[in-house]
Amino acid sequence: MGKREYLGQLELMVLLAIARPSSRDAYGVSIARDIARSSGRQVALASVYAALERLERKGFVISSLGEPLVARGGKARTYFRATPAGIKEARETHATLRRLSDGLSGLKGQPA
Amino acid sequence: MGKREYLGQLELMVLLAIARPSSRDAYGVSIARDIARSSGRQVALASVYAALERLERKGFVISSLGEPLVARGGKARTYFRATPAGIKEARETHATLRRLSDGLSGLKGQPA
DNA sequence: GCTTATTACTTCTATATTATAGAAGTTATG
DNA sequence: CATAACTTCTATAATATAGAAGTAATAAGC
Repeated sequence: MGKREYLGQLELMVLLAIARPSSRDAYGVSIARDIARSSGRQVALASVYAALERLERKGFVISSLGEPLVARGGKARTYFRATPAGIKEARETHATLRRLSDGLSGLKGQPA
Repeated sequence: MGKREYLGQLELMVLLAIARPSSRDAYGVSIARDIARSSGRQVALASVYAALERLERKGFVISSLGEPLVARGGKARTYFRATPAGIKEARETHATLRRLSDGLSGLKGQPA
């Protein structure tokens, strides 16, 4: 079995945010918003763009330029979609985490 | 709400491996084995020890020296347990990922 | 009709944090 | 000495951060 690395935490979140079926027309800012909403924490936009670049280099997402938008001075946005390999990767990581968290929900954590 | 960072990917896996109820007497090597088994990928021992240090610094795990072991020349192992804060953190990260992966399992990924 | 602002992103620079490989260290036996 | 079963160290690479800067068409102000 070849040597593969684990996706970084933010890379995984970005990939999930793109791969989920409820995600349409994902782009940098919308992805960051998605993650902030799901996690309750802020994420630096620069981090999201950096993660997107890495994910694309690895073949897990693919980008395409949209149409010019009046809303942003005729500039087009860059949209992202997950590739089949990306969805596979996300699912595998997810499965790994699920395996590692067996019974976690039954445990008592710190209150509040 | 203070500014909090996301746990690294390996930190999360290490924390989960320690926090899960089926984990008894977790220590560096056993944690690495656990992760390798759950993920199907190798993880560098040095990475696990580094992650453990960080998790302890952050108050998510706590270490204690076991008893001298004949099996390893009278040296004791260092065992780790998750703190309540650690369990809380693991649960939160887990919940975030679950929220981000809504419907992911229904998607088609790359075959094989 | 020209600046200057505004909008909604995207990119850049510099730095900090996390993860890696591979070698070295430890301590009582064999 | 060599071995066993970890643990630590060194050096480097990959990932993530903050905050500033860049971009292109309209909108505002004079």
